[in-house]
Formats: sequence, structure tokens, C-alpha cells
Amino acid sequence: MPELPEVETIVRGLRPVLVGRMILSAGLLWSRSLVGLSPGIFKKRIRGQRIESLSRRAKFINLRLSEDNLLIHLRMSGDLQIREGGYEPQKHDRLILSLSPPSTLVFNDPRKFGRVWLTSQPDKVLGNLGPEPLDPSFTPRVFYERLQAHSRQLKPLLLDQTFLAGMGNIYTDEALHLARLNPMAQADLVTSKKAKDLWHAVQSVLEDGIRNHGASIDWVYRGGEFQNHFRVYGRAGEPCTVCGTKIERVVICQRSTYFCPRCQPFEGGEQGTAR
DNA sequence: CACGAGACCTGTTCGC
DNA sequence: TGCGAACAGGTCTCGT
Repeated sequence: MPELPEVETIVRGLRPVLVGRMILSAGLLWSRSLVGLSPGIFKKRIRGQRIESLSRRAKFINLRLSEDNLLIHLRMSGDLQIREGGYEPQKHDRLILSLSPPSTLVFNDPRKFGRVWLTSQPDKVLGNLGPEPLDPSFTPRVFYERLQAHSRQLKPLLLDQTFLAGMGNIYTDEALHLARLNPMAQADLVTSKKAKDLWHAVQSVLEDGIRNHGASIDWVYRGGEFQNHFRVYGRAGEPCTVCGTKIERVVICQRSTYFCPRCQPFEGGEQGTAR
């Protein structure tokens, strides 16, 4: 489900409610959701820890506890919610944390792709991630130099979390359309001017996404409004909002990819080259 | 290093 | 209406 803006929305919602609470006990309903620890050790170790802070890195949710970090990745269908008072486990609940004051933090994940880690060394999980796109240190110059270093198509490169952290299928397509770049263009052939356009586009779609509380495209994630602002995603056959040409859908790296053939022509990456 | 395909999963939507 | 196919905000691993 969630990309950077959806995860950021979830973190912002939970932070003021969760910080300061104590974890009384843990219930693991699908043991494969847990990485690197046995369920027994996990339950024993997390009990009694206090939630000190909540943050996001890429698409990971990071709960800093008294002794450890609880890292959660929602993958395709995960969700994280708090319920005050009593709680009866629901279908697809994978991890349930009982908190004080009386409340429950629920990790629900129909497709079981989501993962949680309990570790005192979060960098072992987060260490290979690329730059955070909204961080001030991620400048157009840095982006251009990173693009130069890869002879790959833009779409799979932007989805690569070691190249740039947090982009997913929706925001990648939206950013490429906004920057008028073809998803199949070669990264190292993108000019510095077009790289700057793409940098601005990435900032813009992520900030728009966050401002709109993420995108809700089906039953999995609710509450977002960004789906009402899609330029290309999921709009195959519909007119481009810029030029009216029909949006096309192709598959790149087994991912649906939407683009406007007129605004985002394939030029082999060499932008502006005639013939 | 780049790439494609398969795996991991369940639920919803589409097409006949 | 029914039933199988296609598809879904992600990532890992393996082969070439």
C-alpha cells in the first residue's frame, strides 16, 4: 500500500498518541511478520519498554523504545492503528501490542508482506537506504550526480530504495509526468536541466501527497485525498491533463506504469536531440 | 552492474 | 450469476 506520503501520514497521526506509552505485552498472530527473532524472545524483550519517539525513514516506521527500536514496514497492504480501551483481534491482525494507558497498537496486514524488526541496531535494517528525498541535503546537484552514476531506466531506478528512499509506483509515475520524462529514459543520459526538473517534480508530488494525507486507491488505505489529483496513475485511456492525449499503460519491471506518450516521449534519454 | 522472472500472500475487480 | 484471470501503494532472491 503505502509510499512515503502514506507512511508519513500514519506516523504523524500516531506520534502524539503513542509517545510516552508503555508496552505491556505483545501478541504475534503471524510469526513470519517478525524478522530476525523468535516470537518468544520478541515478546519477552519488548515487554515493559516505553515508546520514546516515532519517526519515518523511507517507508519504514521507527518506534524508538527504551532499549530497542521497533521497525515496521507496511509493504503492500499493511496498516498501523491505535485503539483506545479494550480490543478484540480482527481478521488479518498480525501483531498486537497492549499499551498503557489501556489501549492497543494493531498491525493489520491482509497480504502478509509487511515485516517488523525489534533491534538495538536499527542501522542494520536501514543502512542501505538511499537519500531521503525531502531532506535538505538531497539537492538537485546530488540527484544529478546520482543519476549520472547509473545506466538504468528511470522508472526502476526511482523505485530502487538504495538509490532514493521512499518513492513507490504511484509517486514515481506522477513525478516523471510532471517532469515530462519518459519512464524508460536512461538515467545517465538525463541532462542536468531535466534532472533538476525531476528533482522539483519529486519534491512536488511527495509534498502534495503528504498535504493530501496520501492516496486511497482501494480498500487497503483510507483517509487520503491524493488520488483525486493523479495526473497519470491508474488513468490509462483517459486524457492527459496537460495535452489531452490518451494516457498509456505499460509494464516495466512487472509494475504498471502510466505515462503520456506526447508529454513524455521516449528519446532514448537524450533530451532535446533531434532525430 | 543491469535485467527479468518468480516468490511471498489475500482480496477485489474484470471479462466472458 | 458464476468463475477464473488479472491485478494491487513492495521487496527479496536467483539466474543470465
